[in-house]
Amino acid sequence: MSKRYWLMKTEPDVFSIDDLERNKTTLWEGVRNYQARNYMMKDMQVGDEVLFYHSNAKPPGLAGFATVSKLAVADPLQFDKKSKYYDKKATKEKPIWHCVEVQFKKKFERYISLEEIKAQKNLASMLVIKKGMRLSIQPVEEKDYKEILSIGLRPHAEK
DNA sequence: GCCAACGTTGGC
DNA sequence: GCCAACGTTGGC
Repeated sequence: MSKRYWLMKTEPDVFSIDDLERNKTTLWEGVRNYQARNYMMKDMQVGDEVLFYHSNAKPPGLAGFATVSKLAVADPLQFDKKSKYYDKKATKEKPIWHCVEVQFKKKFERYISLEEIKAQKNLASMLVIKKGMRLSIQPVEEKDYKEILSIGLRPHAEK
């Protein structure tokens, strides 16, 4: 299967691009939405590339990029009674929630705010700018991914 | 903190 | 299987 591109949202107060840079990899735990889960379970392949989105941030936007480093496994938090992501319907034999492992690639030279994405005509098809789009994991078109990277990796001086 | 836009739950 | 009530997301 050819490589796919994704956007994954996280609240930087909880887990930011700097946390990912420090940890190198992370299990993308805590997704409790079936559509987002299905993307991780069924569609994500090792090597797929991921835009790292800071939601509930000031301002919200894209902070860097990463890659899928492991296929989906059962999300351990669904078995953890103390976790807010605990799910009493899940069992080890029949886990409900799955998550991939994501590996840090690079923090953008230039943070790309949501406002800036909205202003770019050639990024108009990106799902993240659509009104009411709450899905925390979204597919991204290759052309949009490449465009975002070229903006994000451009040195400040070239502005 | 507000609230629109969704997703989920549960009564019927 | 409908749909009202409720919960959550996330920009503003």
